[in-house]
Amino acid sequence: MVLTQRSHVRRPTLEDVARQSGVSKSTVSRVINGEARVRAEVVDRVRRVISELGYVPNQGARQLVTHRTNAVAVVAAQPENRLFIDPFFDLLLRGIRRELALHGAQAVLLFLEEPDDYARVADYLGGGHVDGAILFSLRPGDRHDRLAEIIDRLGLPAVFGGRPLLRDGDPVRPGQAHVDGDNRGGARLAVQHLVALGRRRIATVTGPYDQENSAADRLAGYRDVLRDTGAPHLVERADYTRQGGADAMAALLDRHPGLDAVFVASDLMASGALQTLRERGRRVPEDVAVVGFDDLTSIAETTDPPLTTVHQDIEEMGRLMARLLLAREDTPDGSPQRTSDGPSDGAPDGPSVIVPTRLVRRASA
Amino acid sequence: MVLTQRSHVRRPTLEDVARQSGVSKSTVSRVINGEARVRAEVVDRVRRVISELGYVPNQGARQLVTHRTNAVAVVAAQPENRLFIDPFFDLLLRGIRRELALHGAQAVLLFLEEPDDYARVADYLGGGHVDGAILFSLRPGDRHDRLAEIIDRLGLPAVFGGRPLLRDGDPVRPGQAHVDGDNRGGARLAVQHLVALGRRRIATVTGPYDQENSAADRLAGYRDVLRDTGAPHLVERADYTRQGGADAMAALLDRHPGLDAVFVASDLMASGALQTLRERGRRVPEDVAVVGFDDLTSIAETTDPPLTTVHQDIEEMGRLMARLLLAREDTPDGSPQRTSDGPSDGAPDGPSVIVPTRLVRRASA
DNA sequence: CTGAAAGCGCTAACAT
DNA sequence: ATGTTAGCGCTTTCAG
Repeated sequence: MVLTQRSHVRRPTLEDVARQSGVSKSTVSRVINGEARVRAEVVDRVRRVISELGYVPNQGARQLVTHRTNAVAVVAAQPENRLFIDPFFDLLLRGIRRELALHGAQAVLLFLEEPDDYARVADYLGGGHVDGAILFSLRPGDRHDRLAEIIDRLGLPAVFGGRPLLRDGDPVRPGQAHVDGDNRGGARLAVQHLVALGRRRIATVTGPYDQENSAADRLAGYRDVLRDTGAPHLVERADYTRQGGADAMAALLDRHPGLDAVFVASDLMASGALQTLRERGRRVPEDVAVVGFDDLTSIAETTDPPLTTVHQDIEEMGRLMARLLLAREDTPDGSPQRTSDGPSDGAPDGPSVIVPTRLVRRASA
Repeated sequence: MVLTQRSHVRRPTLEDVARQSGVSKSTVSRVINGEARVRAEVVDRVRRVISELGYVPNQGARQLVTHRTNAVAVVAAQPENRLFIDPFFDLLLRGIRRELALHGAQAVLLFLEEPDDYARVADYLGGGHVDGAILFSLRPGDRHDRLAEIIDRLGLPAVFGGRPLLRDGDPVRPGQAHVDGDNRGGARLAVQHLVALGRRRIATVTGPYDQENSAADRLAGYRDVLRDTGAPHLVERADYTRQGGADAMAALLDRHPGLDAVFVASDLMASGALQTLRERGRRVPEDVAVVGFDDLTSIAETTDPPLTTVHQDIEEMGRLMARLLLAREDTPDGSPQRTSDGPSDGAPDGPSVIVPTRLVRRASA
């Protein structure tokens, strides 16, 4: 049996290229980094040698001196299976990737799933692999992990997705950038529409508002509008799943048989609610008008009837997060850099962007 | 207005830790890397200083000397929106991540979407950011990109997902590792089950078998079984979508009203086929028995009737890919390291694993 | 068990 | 326009 040859394939270095093309390392470095002050003829020669040798710059060496990597981490806490199957996340990520690509930066995606992952990801972020990080779905406790410590102490530029949900005892970190959809404003849009339709008994199915910011904000938007009308508040809490939406709708119908409209805080839950309504013999929108939230077309366009819902430009949210991060990289001390003010939320201080929403009318309301 | 202070937050270095703890850099390095030959007392002191200072090793510097990063890239070509919403990919990735985590390696996910992405990802892979790569969904043309060149020339350990689909003129690269599900064997299982049920006119709805290996292999499995029975081959090609499955089923019914069973090459298509069957008044399984492929429980358990289908252990496939890669990293010259032989496919040479399948009986056949 | 010194591959002054 | 030099932060002989 032949012994495995363990010789590492020696990769060509700057020095190899320099020797081969008869110039100095500096010159090669210059052509690689596109500096002007090199003769065209030399540029050609060096380029040729580079491709002959299959030379690729060692980013570790480069980072060591420039302190840059041109890579940005996108970190997502992945609660069970959910995140990946989520079209929302798909779009968000696409926006982030595209915007980063525009600036020549590579997005690298990391997942947080098991407890051990936190330390490893923290070391990764702290190890200089990336110039900054965009973080999602971090539950309150998450931020107190090594992760938050690393980001804070190392001054790693970071942007958070979603409004930070603070609880008692949480340190307020005012410089923290974040971007979020206008959940509260969007909910208002939805409920105002229902009011304008002449509906008087408007219920709502919410997400888990003690865990999710988005759920709390959407509920707040519902209350904003109804507070003024003096209408009763008919709220049922669910869990952002289809089945949860169906069950909540059933509970609502039992408690308030006379309701004539419902704002359901996500399209997925709304599709469940629609099913319950159908089973109970309620016509939509004649008997009960329904408005969803998210505008996931794969759902909203295929329900029966098609769903009127609140749209957010998710890809744009992603782009914004990337832009915010890029801006932060230039001011790593986290000095104030307010980009825009949220139209509605009482958000914590710090550079932040709230992305507006709009209502998409289909047939359900 | 206060001027933005652009001072980079100076990160503590090995040297800082050494000075603070009154030992040499070597010693600090030793405690970090868990070497035995350091006094316990010193270890403690150094550890304390490390956490006080919030020191995190610079991986760039480390990589420069060790040639290791403890990171593995997972590269996925993302054709339009599809991949991300795919539960299959979700599971696969989970397997990869978990196996890598077991070995202390960080999985970093990169996407290939637009043409420009290839060069950037190639530079990333070639730049020493990772110890190896696991690549998916690369269509034939993809492999001839910079990407394949980088991997080949730099001898970057790599494992491919799915059997490489070679076309005329493609260079054969025998050393290439790959792992795939046993598509052909699984299809055989499905069709044999139908035969055992006493069905005589067994049709099939296939995936795009001129583009997808999996589709071609599943069709081959169907033919394998039917060749022996002398039964007619009733095949209709579709595109792995639900609607495609529904349409193909309709076409099949038009052409062969007497068919009494159908093997549909994916659960998603099968759910479409089931709908067509229902609309046409065919009872399942009494009139037409249906078998799917994939065993995506979110689909197979919720169809009416629940779907009998071919199961693959997707997470295990992911783990296998990771293990194969880890094995390759020790033999970067790509020397033969056959781990297992495919039970059925005429796969190209190289270390490869074909993951077995099994039939899951529910109600549709 | 610990320290000194060399060097990984690159960029950034500083010369020329 | 190009070359020389000095590190960046780490691991790794080699001494002691």
